Amino acid sequence: MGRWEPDARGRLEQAALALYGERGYEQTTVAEIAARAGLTERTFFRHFADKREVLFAGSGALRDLIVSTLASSPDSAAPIEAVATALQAAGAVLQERREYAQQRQSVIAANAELRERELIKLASWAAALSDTLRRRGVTEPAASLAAEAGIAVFRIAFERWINESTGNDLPHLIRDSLDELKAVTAGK
Amino acid sequence: MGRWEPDARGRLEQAALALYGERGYEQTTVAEIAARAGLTERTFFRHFADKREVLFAGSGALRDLIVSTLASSPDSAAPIEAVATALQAAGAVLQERREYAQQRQSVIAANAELRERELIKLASWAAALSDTLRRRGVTEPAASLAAEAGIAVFRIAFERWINESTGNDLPHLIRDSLDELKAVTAGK
DNA sequence: GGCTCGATGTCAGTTACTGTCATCGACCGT
DNA sequence: ACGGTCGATGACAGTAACTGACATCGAGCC
Repeated sequence: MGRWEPDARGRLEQAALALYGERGYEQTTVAEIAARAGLTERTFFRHFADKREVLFAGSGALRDLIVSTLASSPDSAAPIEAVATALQAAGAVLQERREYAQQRQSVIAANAELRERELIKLASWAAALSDTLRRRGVTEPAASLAAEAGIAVFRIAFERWINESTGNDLPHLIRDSLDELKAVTAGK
Repeated sequence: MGRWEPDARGRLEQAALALYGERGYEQTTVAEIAARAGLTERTFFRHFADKREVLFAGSGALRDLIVSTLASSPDSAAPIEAVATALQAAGAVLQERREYAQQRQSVIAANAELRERELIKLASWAAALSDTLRRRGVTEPAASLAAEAGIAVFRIAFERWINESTGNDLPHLIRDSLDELKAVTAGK
């Protein structure tokens, strides 16, 4: 693999996921990732801000999808419903790559620093959702609460989706979790 | 300040908060913190796992308070109500140190790494709440959802408490946020 | 065929963090 | 009072993440 092979960024992502899975995140050096991708350490840091970010490259695109889905939802929909629908759109994308998602999640779950990064990515989704709701006329604190509650629903649905062997549909699990949240907050 | 002055840990915490506030988190080195506390860099890392953790020493005690409050709540209380009450107990403690909380929060808000650490601390609160609920007979996913929803409520109430100059009572703001969440999830 | 420009390589430097061993000083028993 | 023990600290070397500065390559363009 020479200096000018295509898709350097993609090669780095693949190499990182493979090495993190084989020997663990902490036991992998950035130099090793770069070497497997046929590049140097310095080039790794030109593509990714730090050693963790290489696992979260797709997060921005999913956030954009969520925001545009929410932005195009009917005005008549209640905020929490619109948020859930937007998150289901992201869920549908993940559904198409379940094996990859599981491999990636097992790496993340094994390391606290990676879990931190995942949390801040989800927090940025919540902030984007809240912004979009506010642009649609939802006032605070309802906008933030709907966004945060939606992310909580997504988080729990995602966890079930990853751990269950039954292969339930992630969008369906999101729907079910929202219904559960409604039951929990309604007082039983 | 000699080698055996008392409360080395507390001195490190004070020095770190002061320096992070004066010149920013990234512009402060651990060696500088240790020097201000009359200690060495190596000793800093014996008291705190990393450069961020020095700001989160109190998190564990608050988590314990939340858990014990939840564990001693009446069985008749609905899970989300018991969770909110437990978080109000933490809120009452913070209320007593509003100025310190504001200073600390302004440092955290200014740096992404510190925000990550804060998110994982809140996630550990959620996990502890969920565990405690399950021990009291609440089944999944209701336990996780009540815990995560409670943390979302706390997060938003805390943010308002920090930013509002009116000095509203944090426990009250938590109560109000919970009511708002109920309204949001009930469909308006 | 030379030029330009973005992507990569090279190299030196800083700093967070760790392992190891030496040292200090409070406490304890005699 | 004296020596021994032990936890807390210091000293020092080392690894690896991350950055800045400058050189180099190769694709496209005129």
